[in-house]
This record gives sequence, structure tokens and C-alpha cells, in this order.
Amino acid sequence: MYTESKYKRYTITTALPYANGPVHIGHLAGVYVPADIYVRYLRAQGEEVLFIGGSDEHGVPITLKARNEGVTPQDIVDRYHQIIKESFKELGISFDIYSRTSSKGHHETASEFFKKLYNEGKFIEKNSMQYYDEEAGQFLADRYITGTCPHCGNERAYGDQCEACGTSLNATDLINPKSTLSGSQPVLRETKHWFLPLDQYETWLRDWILENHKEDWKANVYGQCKSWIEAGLQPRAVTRDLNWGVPVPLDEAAGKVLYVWFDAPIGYISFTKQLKGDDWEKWWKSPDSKLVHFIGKDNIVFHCIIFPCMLKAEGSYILPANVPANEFLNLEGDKISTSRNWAVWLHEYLKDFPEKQDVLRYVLCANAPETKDNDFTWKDFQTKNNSELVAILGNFVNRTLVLTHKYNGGKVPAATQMGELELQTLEEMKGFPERIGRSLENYRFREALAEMMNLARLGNKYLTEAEPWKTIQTRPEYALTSLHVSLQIVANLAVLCRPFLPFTADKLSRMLHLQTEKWSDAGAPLLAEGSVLEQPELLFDKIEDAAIEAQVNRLLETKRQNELNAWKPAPYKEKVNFEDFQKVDIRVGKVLECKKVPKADKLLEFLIDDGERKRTIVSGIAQSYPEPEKLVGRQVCFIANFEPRKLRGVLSEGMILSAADKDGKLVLVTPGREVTNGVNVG
RNA sequence: GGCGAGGUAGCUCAGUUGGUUAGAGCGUCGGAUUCAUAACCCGGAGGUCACGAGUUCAACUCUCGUCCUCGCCA
Repeated sequence: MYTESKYKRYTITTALPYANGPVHIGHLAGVYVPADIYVRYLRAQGEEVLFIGGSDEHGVPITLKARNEGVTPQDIVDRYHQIIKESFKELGISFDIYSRTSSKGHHETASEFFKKLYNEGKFIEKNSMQYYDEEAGQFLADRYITGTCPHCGNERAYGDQCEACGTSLNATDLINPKSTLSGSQPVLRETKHWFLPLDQYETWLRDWILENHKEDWKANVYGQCKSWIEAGLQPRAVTRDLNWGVPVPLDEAAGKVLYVWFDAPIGYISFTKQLKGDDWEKWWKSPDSKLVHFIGKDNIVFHCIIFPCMLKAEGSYILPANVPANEFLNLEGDKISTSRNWAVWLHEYLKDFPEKQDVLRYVLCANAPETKDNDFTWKDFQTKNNSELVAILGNFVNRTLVLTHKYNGGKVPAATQMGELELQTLEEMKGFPERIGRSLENYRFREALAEMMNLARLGNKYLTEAEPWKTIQTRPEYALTSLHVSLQIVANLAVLCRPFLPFTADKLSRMLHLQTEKWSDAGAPLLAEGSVLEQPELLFDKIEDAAIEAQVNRLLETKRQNELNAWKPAPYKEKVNFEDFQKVDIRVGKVLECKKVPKADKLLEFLIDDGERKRTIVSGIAQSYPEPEKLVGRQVCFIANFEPRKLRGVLSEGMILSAADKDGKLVLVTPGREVTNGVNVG
């Protein structure tokens, strides 16, 4: 380790993904990829590390989703826990344990934690009035209640928020509240809950964060904490009325569970117990253990304020040394959204791009939203793969190994002719482990990754300058020496890229028969003269346009679907009176002929039997009816008393009525059964 | 609306306590090269550092105001 440290071991946690959907690239770039890089680096440094993850499986949204699908909450979390766990594993996120909050061990630990705080009088009790559904026999979460929004009059506002006007609400604000469980009108009933009095920890928080972590916490994290503390903290309910979660371990608390924000972070502790058994405590209670929480910015308050207060209240735990929260990743310019399916899902990526785990890891790390929100685009994904991984890293390794096989039978040659250039290059190589390490120790992952790539650049530059393909003719000993040097750089890359690109590191180590993964060995030559190398195998393949187009098209399709789903009837037009309506002469007629108007994309020319004569009407529906001749014989409705008008040179005597469907398709309006041509519609 | 973070080259980002010509990668253009997945290597172009005031010998950096993006809260 390059930065001074009083720590002997590291407890690294990652935000628990909520098990109501799979994991997407936003989660990965913000939390899991950086955390995994950090952990793999620590391991390479020989540090003792515990890397903890798991699914967050309680809370109201999961119960809502279960209701919508007609299954149990357990079914929902079983489904997503499986997907999430598998996909993390396949991406190489190297958790020591990936567990879940619905596990028995977690329920026990969370209950004990509550019990201890309860027994020591750390909670305050409060009674309040909450809506209760008498038919369903349960209290209602705010999300389970709909009613009229007091601000905008939307009749389908939720108890926590009106989606029409965006205001957040209390369920008691709603006019005509209705339970979504039974449809009945809920009644207010008194209920008792336990609260963690965060306000009592304010002085302590100020000292701990605002005074002592001003320098070492990220600006976004520190600023957010400051904002919260200075706004004044309120007691926060630890329990709620719900039947999905960790039951409150008190006789008087039937039908109540721990609030999900309270039980979830305890998961980090219970998972440690599940893995380490009796040996768990030092990871959480020994001051020489460094606790680091990797999270996204939405989670800052829980990990910097609330969970630390819980740990402080309990009394025997250490506190996080750092909480390197990242900002958000956008996708092709729009916010990632699970409900709108605007995401690149990890499990789908792994299917669509087999054996390309490291490419995703690379791109997400290079684009990690460390200081501000960032954008993921497929184009950029392709570019980073093709012009960085393939062109710089893969190419350097490949050319070195190909040359070695060509000129030295695949064995590491001797370095008999070290010149100025060689010494200088090896000297430069020496600096990389420390520079990369320091960046990682300070949670600057993009910088660290770029530095790792600079080593490959150094290799390319060296090889180009040494040009063994030329010197092999004139000074073969020197040519072999330069391959020796290049190979040492390749070997160093194998060690130094491991935190970022573990699959690539494995491949490289196999090809080189490399004996070490230790960070402290890097910086120096790692391959012995005469040792045998495998046949080179390409580390990365180019990604062709077609693969990228397929992904982009899928997103475009998603966007189209979302627009359809968001369709709403147009607002009503101004009122008109009956007389005005009567002025419009709408009639039924039969299509006698129908053809496209030349040089007009949208126009069809109809010849209509209107009961008295034939009339020509031009209508802009060609794109919805690609085979106009098929309309012959069909009855349509038209406006008979418009002034005739020329469209594209054709005189149109009226207008044919059609309905505009939500996808933009126009559909002709036809009487439900054949009627006499010329009759009125009214 | 209050608070927080951000707004720097076509794109993605660095810019240490204010101090010379504002940096990197990718893209683009030119050159060189052919060992290598037309890749690598060298060089050039490209910036009113969101905008407007102010402090200072000196401002991307400090202060105030405005605009925009994101988040938290009400």
C-alpha cells in the first residue's frame, strides 16, 4: 500500500441491489465495478479483505410488484436474487459472499440489533394515525392508497406522490382516499411505532463528518451530508405496519416489521456472520478494520448519516472510514429507468456479448460517474473496445508474442544488449504500480485505469522505437533483448490489469505461465530468461457495427413502446353548440376507386359513390394503407360540405374521417354494417 | 422553493494552496512505418474554462449575481 494506513483488514460493502428487477449498467458503473476493482487491488496487495454483497428483498415495492403479478413477494425476490447473483458472478464481481435479506440469518441478526437498541432505550415510541383497510384487515403503506390530489385534482394520485403534478404527498392529504387492496375507503386508526432519534446524534455527526472527514470524503458526499445535518435531523421510524420484512421482535408489535432502510444495512453484518461464523466480529468491531461502503449517490444519507447513527447507538461497532459514492450513469442521453425498461441489463449483456465481461468492465470504469453524472452510449462502447482495448492493449500483447514466437521459438529471450532505451523504458515501467495503486487507494478508478493503459502505450512506443523486425537482420542479439523488455511489460500488464480486467489477466497469465499476481512484484521484470510462452491468443476482438446497431435498435424500440404506453387521450376541445355541429354534413359513401397520388407520400385519391353522384376526395392516409386498391367496396364516412380544394393538382370534394390510433396509424371510420350510400351521420 | 454536486477542446474527463504558452484519452487532419486485429509511432489543428460583475500585480481557481443539468429535501 502506498498511502499510510493504520488498517490491518478491509470490510468492503456494496449497496444491496433491490430485488425487484435485474442489475443494469448504472448499478455496475456506480457501485459494483469500482468496488470489485478496489477489492481485487487490495487482494493483490496481500491485504486481508472481506467483500460483501447481497440482495435487498424487503419493502413495499416488492409487495406491490408481487400483487400486480399475482404471486408472493418471496416469488419475486427468489426470481431476481437468482438473476442478480448469477450475473454478478459471471461478470467477475468477486464477492466473498452474496447473500440476501430474506435469509434466516439476516432476520436473526436484524432482530437482535433492534432488540439491543430497544432494551437500551435508544428508541422513542410514538403513536400516530395511519390509514387502515378494514376489509383487507391491514394498515396501508402510502403507495397502497390512491385518491384525488389536493393540488392538481388528479384523481389517481398515490399516497406518497401525485404523478400528474409531481408533488409529494402524505396519504392523509388525499381527497377521497381509496385502498388499492380492496377498493374500500380506508379509515384512520392509531398505530404505534419506534423511532431512531437522529436529532440526538447531531453534535456527534457534525464532529465526525464535518470536522474529521472534510478532507478525505468526496465533495459530493461531504456536501450532501452537510446539507442534511444543517437542515436538522428528525427522528425516523424504524418500524412500519406491513407483513413483508423482518418482524419486529416485540409481543406488542404483531403485524409490524422493521422498516427496510433499517434492516437492509444490517445485512452487511449478517452476511459477514453467515460467512465468518464466530470470527465475524473483528471485521465490524476492531478499530484496525477499515470499513468502506460503495454506493450510488441516492444512498448517501443512509450510509453516511443513518446507518452510522445505528452503529453508534449500538455502541460496539466501527464506523465507515469512507463512503465513495458515485453519481449516476445515463444511457444514450436519458436517465436509466427500470420501470421504463431504459437500461442495459447485465444478464442480457452477458448473453449478447459472450466472453466480453472485461469490455464492459473497462468501459464502465473508464466512464464511471465519479464526479458527475455520465453518459453511456453504445457508440462509445464500441470505440473504447476497438481503439483502446483492441488497438492499444491487445495489439501490444499480440505483436510482442507473435514476434517472440517468430524470432525466438516462443521462449523468453535473454537480455544481452541492454541499451539506453531499454534501461529508460524499464525505469519508466517501475513507476506504474505505485501510480496506479495510489489512484486506486484514493478511489480514482478512471485515473487508475488510464494509467494502466499508459503502460501498454509505453510498450507500443518502445517496440516501435526498438523495431526488432528490422534489427533482427542486423543485430539479432539486440532484437531479442528488445523482445525481452517488451515481454516484461506484457507480464507487468498481466499483474496490473487484474483488478480491472480479471478475465484478461487470467488469459495473459496462462499465455505467459506467469508465476505471480502480487502487486509488489510488479514494476520489475517478472519473466525468467528461457521460460516458455504459449501461442498468442487475441485478448480482444473488434466489435462490428452490426452488433452495436442491434443494441441501439433495441433501445429505439423501447423508446417507441414507452411513447405508446404514455399515450393519453387529447384534452377535450372547447364546447360547441348543437347548431354548430349540425352545420357539418357528415355522410356515408362507398369507395369505388382508390389509388395513390403520384409524388405524394401520404395522399390517396378516392372516388366515392355518395348516393347521388361520384365524387373525388383526397385523403392523407396513404402510409396507413399501403394497398389502397383493397379499400374498394368499403363504406366510409366523409364530410360532404367542405369547399372543394386542390391537393397536389387533384380537386378534393370533402374529407374522409379516420381515427388516429396511438401509434399514429390512421384507421378509416366505417359503419358497423352496410348502410345506404348517402345517409347522414349525426 | 431550500440545500448539495456539476457546467473546461467534436466526445469523455484532469486541472494541486490563484502564478508563465489551460492538459490527457478518444475522434479529426498530416507524416512516418509495416512486427501487429489498416493496428502501432510522431506531429498539427481545435478552448471568450456556462454567462455577468467584483477582489487582485495576476482568476479555470476566490466573492456576488444569473442561466442550465442532476440529486436530496419540502
